Order: sequence, then structure tokens, then C-alpha cells
Amino acid sequence: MATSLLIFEDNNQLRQSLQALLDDGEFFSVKGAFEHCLEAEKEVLQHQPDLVVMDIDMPGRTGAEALRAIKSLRPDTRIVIYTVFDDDERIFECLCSGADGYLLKHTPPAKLLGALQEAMEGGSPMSPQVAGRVFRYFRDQGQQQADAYNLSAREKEILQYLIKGNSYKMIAGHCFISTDTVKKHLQNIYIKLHVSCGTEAVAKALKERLVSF
Amino acid sequence: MATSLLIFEDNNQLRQSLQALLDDGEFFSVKGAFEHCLEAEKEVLQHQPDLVVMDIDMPGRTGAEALRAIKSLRPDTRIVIYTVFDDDERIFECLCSGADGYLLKHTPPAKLLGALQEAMEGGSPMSPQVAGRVFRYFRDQGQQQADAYNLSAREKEILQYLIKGNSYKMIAGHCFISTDTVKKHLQNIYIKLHVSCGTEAVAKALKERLVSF
DNA sequence: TTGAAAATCACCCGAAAGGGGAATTGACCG
DNA sequence: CGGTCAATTCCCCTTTCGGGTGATTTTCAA
Repeated sequence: MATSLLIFEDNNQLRQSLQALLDDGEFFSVKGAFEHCLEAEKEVLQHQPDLVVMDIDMPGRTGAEALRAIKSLRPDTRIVIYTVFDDDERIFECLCSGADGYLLKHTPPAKLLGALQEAMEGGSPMSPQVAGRVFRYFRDQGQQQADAYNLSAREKEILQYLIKGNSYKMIAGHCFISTDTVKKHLQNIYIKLHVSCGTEAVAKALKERLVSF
Repeated sequence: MATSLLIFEDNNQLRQSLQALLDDGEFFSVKGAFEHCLEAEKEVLQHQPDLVVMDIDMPGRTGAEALRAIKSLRPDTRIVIYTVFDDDERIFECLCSGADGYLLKHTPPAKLLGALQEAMEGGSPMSPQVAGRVFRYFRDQGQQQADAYNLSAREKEILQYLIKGNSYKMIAGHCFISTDTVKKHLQNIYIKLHVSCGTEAVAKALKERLVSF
């Protein structure tokens, strides 16, 4: 059974190329190709596609808006963004809106086909450049100043164990020190983090990403 | 000029296969292949590789730890994770630690080679399954599905207070109920979340975004 | 209307958490 | 060399946490 799909792409030439490429009669069957997504909901309900290939920048309504509309109508519809834009703002908007893939338009046809198949198998294809943005996002979140609170290496280690749900006694076992020492370290940690108890410390550490998850 | 690389992989057979595959004398030149990453810093300084292929689960020291160590020594070294693990925790730990790619071990050889080349061209190759986790992470940012654990409205409210660092007594004051009732609610919450204490519950709630930050 | 959750409160009790103070060791620094 | 600081241990002590048991009321859907 071929994957039924809809295309939303405002560039006429590209839309027709896409349609020709994807309507191969074997893996994919193009049920419709539109130059705007103003009536995306109607078209999705009418054709009940398995997959939607969506440009972002289209007249009247952005692909991200249509994406959200389609996902709230038929959450299981797979939606892959296909665009020239690789800026953080557009990427993260689409990711947060529930896109299942994000491919750049310079993707060669063979890879495009492979990527769309991966999308149908539950994977989330992403162009390496786009993935790079995502990696950078996490890296920048992760390695911000954990030293802002001046925690020593030992204190960070003990905080890490606390976050895993360990009791004083368990932490002591892991670190091969006495529970009193653990308690003293945690007292110092609480002072440095300006909190008053373990749960608050865990919350603060996770919120501000003082430790890796 | 071939890309010089180091391999860290504890499975002997796989390490040798990788070495044979990657040491093609054309695009890649394997400068070393090690079964643990205990001395990763030394080996990286000695060989000055362009690229490191790193397993996660290795005896003595995880790949994520070595990753951080290498990145702080030579930030421009490209590091691609190569592992069987596709759980959120490991993926996000590596992403936050500055990985430049995350490939699963079932990646076919041809794709592996392509992915490593992409990594050297500034891209960040990611297996579609891994990308799926990342997409899900972003999607869940916007709409939180707190009902996964079947918490009642009151329980969510009390969990929220706990995360703010409130004691049983303080929560009781906020909610105008007795501390015994607070305790009962928290007991039920712990059972539902499959945790055994407050800190663990806070950690789980924040990690899985059961509550708003 | 009846029954199942949810929410509420109470009591007992042991374990854990956390505050305060005091002291030792070792490393690093000027 | 002495001073500082992180790491460590131990003591005191009180409060809080959390398990267990049992009970009442409220709410909501079948």
C-alpha cells in the first residue's frame, strides 16, 4: 500500500517537480499539491493523507500555522517540513508545533525519498545542518555557567546523586564517605544555591540545568 | 587530506570492523582504536584527531564523560556518538555535552560513512530514531501531557508546591488542609510516579515536564 | 441511587533530613 | 613558611518525612 501524501509548496516549478518525483506509483501516491495552505484543514480531511510535505513560507499563511492546525485535526498525520530556511526561529517553531521531519530544499532527490520513508517508519528525518542547530541549542543550554553558584566538583557529584533520588545513606555508599559528610556537603550546597531543602535544590538544579539530566 | 580519527568502542569485533571500514586510505585515516576511554584525553592530545567516534557504554568511564573531557581540551574536535542506546537520558546528556552527531549502531556502513563526512562538513548527523526523540522533546515543550501518570488536579497542585520547595506544613497552609492530608496526597503521588521520595518525584516531574517550570 | 474515586483528617512510629558546632587532613598560594 | 579552603568525620539535637492503618465526607458518573 503506497503512502498517500499531500504537498504544500508555493513555487510552481518545485511543486510540480516534487509531485513528479514523489508520485512514483510504488511507495508514494500524491493525492494533491497546493500552492498555499489556507485551506489545509479541508484538504487534509478530504484526502486523509498519511503524509504531508509542507513548505514554510507561503502566501497568506505560514506552513507552521497549517502544521499546528493539521496536527490538532489528525494527530497521526506525519508532517515533514521542506524549506530553504535553516534559521533557529523557524526550525524551533516547527519542532515545537509537532513536525515529524525538517528537510532543506537542497536535499538530493534520492535522500528526500529515503527521508520521507524514514518519516513513515516512525523516524524523524532532519537535514544535518538543521540537526546542527538543534545540537547547538542543547550544547548552549547544557554548558552554561554551572559555576555560577561556585559548586565544587564533589558538591556537583553529590547533587547529581540527589537528583537521581538517592538518600543521604545511598549517596554515602556511592561516594565511599560517611552520611555526615554527605549531609555537610548538602548543607553547603543549599547555602550556595540559596535554597532550604533537597527538593528545592533538585528543582533549581534541573530548572537552571546546573547538572546534566 | 584524509580526516584523522580515533575510535572508542569496547566491543572488540565491532571496533575492528569500524577500523577496517573507516580506514579507507581515502577519506578517513584511523589513528587509533581503543576499548575504553579512560585515557581519552592523553590519546586525543597525542594524535590530535579531526574526528572521534565514541561509544557510550564502556568499562570504567562513560563516553559522555570522555566527550566532555575531550571537548574542554580541544573544542574543535568533532565527536560523533555511536551506540545502541536511544533513550532520552543518554541522548540528551550527550547533546548537552557537545556531541556533534548521534548515530545508532544499526546504521548501515554506507550511511555511516556519509554521516561522518557530513559531520566533518559542519553538519550534525543523527539517526532518525534519535531525531524522533529530539522532535518529541520540543513538541512536548508546548503541550504538556501531565495525565500520563493519572495525577488528579489536587495532586498536580500539591506536586507544584513541592517543586517550589515547600514543606508539608507549608503546602498545607497554601491549600488550607492538614499536613496529614498533604502527606496522603504525596504518598499517592509517589505511588503513581513510581518514586520513593520527594526529591525523586521533583526530578521526575521536571525531567518529564509533568508540571510547568 | 448507589458505588467508586477523590479528598479529607487522625494517630503511631521509625527513619531520614537538616541545623549547629568542632576538628583533622591535604592541597594550593603568596 | 603560614594561611586559606575544600574535603572529610564526628558529635549534639530537633524537625520533617514517609509508611501503615483506619475513617469520614464529597463528588461524579453509571
